[in-house]
Amino acid sequence: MDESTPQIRIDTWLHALRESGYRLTPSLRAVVAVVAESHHALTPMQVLALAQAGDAEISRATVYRTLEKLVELRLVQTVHDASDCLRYVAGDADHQLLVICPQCGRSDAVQSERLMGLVNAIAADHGYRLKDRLLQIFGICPECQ
Amino acid sequence: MDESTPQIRIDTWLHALRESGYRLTPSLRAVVAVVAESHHALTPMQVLALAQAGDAEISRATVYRTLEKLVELRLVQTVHDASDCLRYVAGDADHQLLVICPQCGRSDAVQSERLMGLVNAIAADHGYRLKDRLLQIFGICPECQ
DNA sequence: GTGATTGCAAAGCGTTTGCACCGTA
DNA sequence: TACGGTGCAAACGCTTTGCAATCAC
Repeated sequence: MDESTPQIRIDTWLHALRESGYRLTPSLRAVVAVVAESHHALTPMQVLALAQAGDAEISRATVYRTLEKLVELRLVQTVHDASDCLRYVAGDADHQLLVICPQCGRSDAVQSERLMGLVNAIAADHGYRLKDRLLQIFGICPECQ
Repeated sequence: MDESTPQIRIDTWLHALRESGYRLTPSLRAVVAVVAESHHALTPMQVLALAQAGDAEISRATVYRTLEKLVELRLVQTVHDASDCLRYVAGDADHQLLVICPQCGRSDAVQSERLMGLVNAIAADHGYRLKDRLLQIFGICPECQ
């Protein structure tokens, strides 16, 4: 997350969106303002509520479609609740980095003291009391290459 | 992921489940067999299909309920597709570790060359061609403590 | 025997889609 | 003016739930 002021970030995002050929509509601006200014991970429904609270007239569908654009441009990233699950695989998330092949679904769980130590240190540095980890990387496995 | 044989892992899991007071029903055994033997991240529906293919008579609801138990006992962990999203937050997932407070939703994006280097090295060691990263840790933030 | 577990089917809920209208460029 | 974007509402699909029947212990 960069350290620019909210307004500068908003302008940067709008500029990037226009550069990519998107039209700067009021709905889009509203979503950008909400997400760019927030220091919180927001659900689409929360974005909708905040945008509407800020006077904007906007629909659910547009929120989803706009968030998609922001992700596409890498201005925004998605956060995954540890409790939310799409797939299940043997292993204990608290002590492993999971390497997953998005093509075939194969997964390898990797134990790495160094990695865990590093992650713990980062959390401590920022004053967070660590609860859960979600360390997963996605790559094409040897067989699918 | 431990290196034991499938059968031993199945027995270990069943033992742990019984220890926790769960009854070892045919449906539960079927789910355990499928997930413990697989080296793939499976969706609940895939688990269902595989269990049914293996002769078991089992319903969707039971698959969900059984997977919950396995996660609770930390025998299984959930995998999150990079494309699936619950919340959105400013930042670029490819270069950051996200620290999130599950209580208030606050998030801090951390850049760490060492962490990224370590992750890249691990992927390479295992023969994976890295595509996406999902490095997120959850901890109570200073203000919520 | 008895209380946990299951199957079924309905309900739930966030997300996606189709389409006519609107507004940016 | 043209066509990308929007709102609405219906459709969708995975997940959850209620309840009676079942079965592990």
